[in-house]
Amino acid sequence: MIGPTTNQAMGQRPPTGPLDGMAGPLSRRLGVHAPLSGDDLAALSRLAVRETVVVAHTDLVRQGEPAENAFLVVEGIAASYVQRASGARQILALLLPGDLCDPDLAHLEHWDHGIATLSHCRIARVPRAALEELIATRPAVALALRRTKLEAEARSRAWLAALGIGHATERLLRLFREIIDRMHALGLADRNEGPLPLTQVDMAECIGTSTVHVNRVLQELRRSGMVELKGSRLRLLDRAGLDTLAGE
Amino acid sequence: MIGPTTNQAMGQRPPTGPLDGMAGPLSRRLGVHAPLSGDDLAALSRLAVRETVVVAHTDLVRQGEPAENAFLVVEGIAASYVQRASGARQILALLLPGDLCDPDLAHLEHWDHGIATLSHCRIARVPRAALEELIATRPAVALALRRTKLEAEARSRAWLAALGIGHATERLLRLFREIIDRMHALGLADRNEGPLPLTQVDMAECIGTSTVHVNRVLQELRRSGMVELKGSRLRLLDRAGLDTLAGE
DNA sequence: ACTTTAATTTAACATATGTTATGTATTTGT
DNA sequence: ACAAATACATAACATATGTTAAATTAAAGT
Repeated sequence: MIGPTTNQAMGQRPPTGPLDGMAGPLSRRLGVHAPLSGDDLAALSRLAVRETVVVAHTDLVRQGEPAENAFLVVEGIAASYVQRASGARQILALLLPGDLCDPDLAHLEHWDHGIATLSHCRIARVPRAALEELIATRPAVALALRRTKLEAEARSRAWLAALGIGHATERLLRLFREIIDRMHALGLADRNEGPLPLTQVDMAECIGTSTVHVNRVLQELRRSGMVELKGSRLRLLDRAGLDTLAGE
Repeated sequence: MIGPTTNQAMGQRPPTGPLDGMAGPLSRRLGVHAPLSGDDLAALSRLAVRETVVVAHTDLVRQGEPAENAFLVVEGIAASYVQRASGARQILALLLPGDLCDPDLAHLEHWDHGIATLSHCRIARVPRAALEELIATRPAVALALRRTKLEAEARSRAWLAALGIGHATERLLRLFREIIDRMHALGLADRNEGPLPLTQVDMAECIGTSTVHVNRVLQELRRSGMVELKGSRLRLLDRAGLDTLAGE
């Protein structure tokens, strides 16, 4: 590893030009759910502004703050989370490239959850007004956004069920599978191998256990030849076995 | 307890006339979130059809079935849930009187979760077409529905976080508090006392533990004078202590 | 009223996971 | 290249929760 930046976590993309990639992940993602016209795409490309680089484990919005604008993950992995006064955190959902942190929140006076980067990220802002205008004037975009949201809700249900039903091993495997699968769908990972720029603390906060236990489970998964994880690169070595262990 | 029917679980309502209460809970609920005109209310009252009485623990929709119409809980408590092949269940959310099981599901080909009654219920059907027409033609109703959904999503986040972070005692207390508070908001319970027509199996599936453990925790809560629970009637005896134990 | 079924309670024991602590590897910054 | 900070690994022990099973109580159906 040689480069001066730490982007290896997120993989292959070289330093980018001024506008490259800003609207890319968003329109690529939305385009999956509804056919978008050239005008739609152009409007989307103007939506995200003020792209910045944010280091890992930085809050974008803290719980309790007023809701102002939405965030778009251009590169890296971010997450929404809930935090208790005790300091304990639970991650609610992962935000991957092209994901918009919940845009429907306009009606809440204050955020009941926070948004933070997990890895190094490139983050763009999406002004609420612009987003709502786009929804009002471009039906195809509105439809794509709705379907994207339905997908996120389905993931959220599965996430909640796994927390309630499964053991830590199952939950960790589900987490790995979700990240690889979603990254693969974005063209950012192979089918069974990809970047995993999370710390074990992050994983623990995803699956609702302690760091120590994440490590324990991970060692066992390595020993049994289920996964390989070195330097934020993950390989799933036995997909069939994984799907069995992780439940349907 | 004398009456021939077992409706005491849900409390005070005597046998009802033909249309009484059908639209009641729905419009009462929606009216909290946006001002509704007389026309709005009239349209809402025509929305729910085919009201039926359903005994406890009956599936309304099973996972994997095609999505046809939405359900409105008129009386009683229902729930959405996920079920594994192993038989293990996790309840995702409670549906109380006036709650509509997620109406946005029209776009999913198949339900990724089921809906079942927990207590005896009165359930009405809501045809998707009618619902969508109402949303398209009545902005106030559409707004109220959106806000109601935002509220449900916030509850879902809190539910997920509790599963990941809290111990069983905390989760059970949160469950009790949620039911009493929501019932109270509907005028169906006092501030600290109300119906709790769930079995301990239901509670276990809500908070993600075993039945035996629910019973253990419940006994301890009774011994410490935190709650009283007899014959599906719940009293919270120490609200301040509860709020401490349950976390913010 | 009676029978059957479902729900609750409790015990004894097995196990998954939490906690605290300490040492080692990796990164990161300079 | 070095120092400082993070992240990872592992151990020993405490505890919350799962499991199985059996006895008791309450509810539902006829």
